Amino acid sequence: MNFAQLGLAEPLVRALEAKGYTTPTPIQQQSIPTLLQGRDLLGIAQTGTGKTAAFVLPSIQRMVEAPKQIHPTHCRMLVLAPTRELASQIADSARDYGKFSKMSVATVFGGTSINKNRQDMSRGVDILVATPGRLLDLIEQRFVSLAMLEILVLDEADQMLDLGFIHALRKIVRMLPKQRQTLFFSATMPNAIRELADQFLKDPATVKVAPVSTTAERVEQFATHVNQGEKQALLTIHLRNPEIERCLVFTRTKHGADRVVKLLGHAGIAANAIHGNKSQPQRERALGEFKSGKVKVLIATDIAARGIDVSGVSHVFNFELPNVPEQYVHRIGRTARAGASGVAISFVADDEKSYLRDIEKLTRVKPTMMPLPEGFTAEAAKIKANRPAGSDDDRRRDDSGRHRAPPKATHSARPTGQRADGAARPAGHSEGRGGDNRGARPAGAGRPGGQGRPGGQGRPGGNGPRRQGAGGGGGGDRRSPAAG
DNA sequence: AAAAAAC
Repeated sequence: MNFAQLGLAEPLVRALEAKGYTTPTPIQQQSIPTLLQGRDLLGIAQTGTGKTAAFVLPSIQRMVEAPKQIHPTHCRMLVLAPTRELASQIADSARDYGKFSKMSVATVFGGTSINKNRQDMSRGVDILVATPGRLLDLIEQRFVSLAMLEILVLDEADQMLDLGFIHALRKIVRMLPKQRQTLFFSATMPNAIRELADQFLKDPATVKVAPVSTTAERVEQFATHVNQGEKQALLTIHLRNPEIERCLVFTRTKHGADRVVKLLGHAGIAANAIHGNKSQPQRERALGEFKSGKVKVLIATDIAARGIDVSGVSHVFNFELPNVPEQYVHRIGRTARAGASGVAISFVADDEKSYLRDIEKLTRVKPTMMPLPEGFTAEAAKIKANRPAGSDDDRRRDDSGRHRAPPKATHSARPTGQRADGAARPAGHSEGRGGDNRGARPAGAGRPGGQGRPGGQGRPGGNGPRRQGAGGGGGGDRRSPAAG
């Protein structure tokens, strides 16, 4: 099966080949023929499944096949995304895929010059990618009109709802022609999303790939119990692992992300933070340096949990666990992309143990418990000594903190390991899956110590996409009440 | 409860 067989025209196939794509992913196989017919689509899929190409390619083709004069400030296709980074990424892809089809693409979101947006839209474009707030702003100022729109795409619809975009969405949809094609993508399908889809879509085809929990199966997952105050020491040790190509470290709060950056800086480890309180230039710089490899550690809030598509993220650290278990799946889905392997390591403080249980319930994978690595006590003591009691940041910094002994004693504790024995992988990872594990095994993983044996792992087959609700296993979107 | 998003 190739892209031409799905019905895509030569300029699109050529653009795909230029990117090295020859085989459609499952969501592309299922969506492209349907969308080429002009049908509405309800897609249940997360990023990393090839979703963007699945809706951009057929949309471009339909626009090319039915050429229309574009009026100033108008667009033919609108893609709405929940974060600026995602909007930017989608626009880049659209430009790429449309480069031999003469597609014009504009992107608008907050934190950037509104005059530039106005200029970009002055003659109208084929494809507009936007976040809701800035788009509404531009519409109110008459710099954008949606009156001639042909195709609407809502990406990450469940996150849009979570973020309180519902009012803005309704407002935008009210301005659109009734006669249009509507595409709706969501990683999950809670009732609120289904109702919204019922209102926005007409007789949609439904496409479902990679239910939310399957990403978790491709990632080697580990967890360590550690005091909240000693997580920094643990992270510092892990980050000395030379096998880390690029890593994302997730924190629960924006302030927490900044604090980790600062503390790592004291330990001589370069890192950037990305979160919603950073200016747009700061956000772009952080992401740019991460992508280019200049800074290989990116500390992020859940702003980066979804959609951020950076190749070569070998490790994801949950410095703090998310309290919404689905968010964990999105986070660890930043690694093991495009068939690569990946490692996720969660730091679990006492008050986070219940979150871990919820996550295990959702993913049906129990992370392998790792003991604190060798050298941890020394590292924690060193950090504590350099940090006067009562201050948890750089409030005072005496010069005794400036020189630090080289970490000679800790090399044996590096979370590396050459996969000496192949043991201690979280069960449920079937061995036969290409065998392409890079041995990126974290500290202590080789000795699960008898405990931590994954329970409830006996899922037959292990790997194929699991149908929710089909096996009566209590999956689905039902959130079970906290046990105990 | 915190996250992102318009100035």
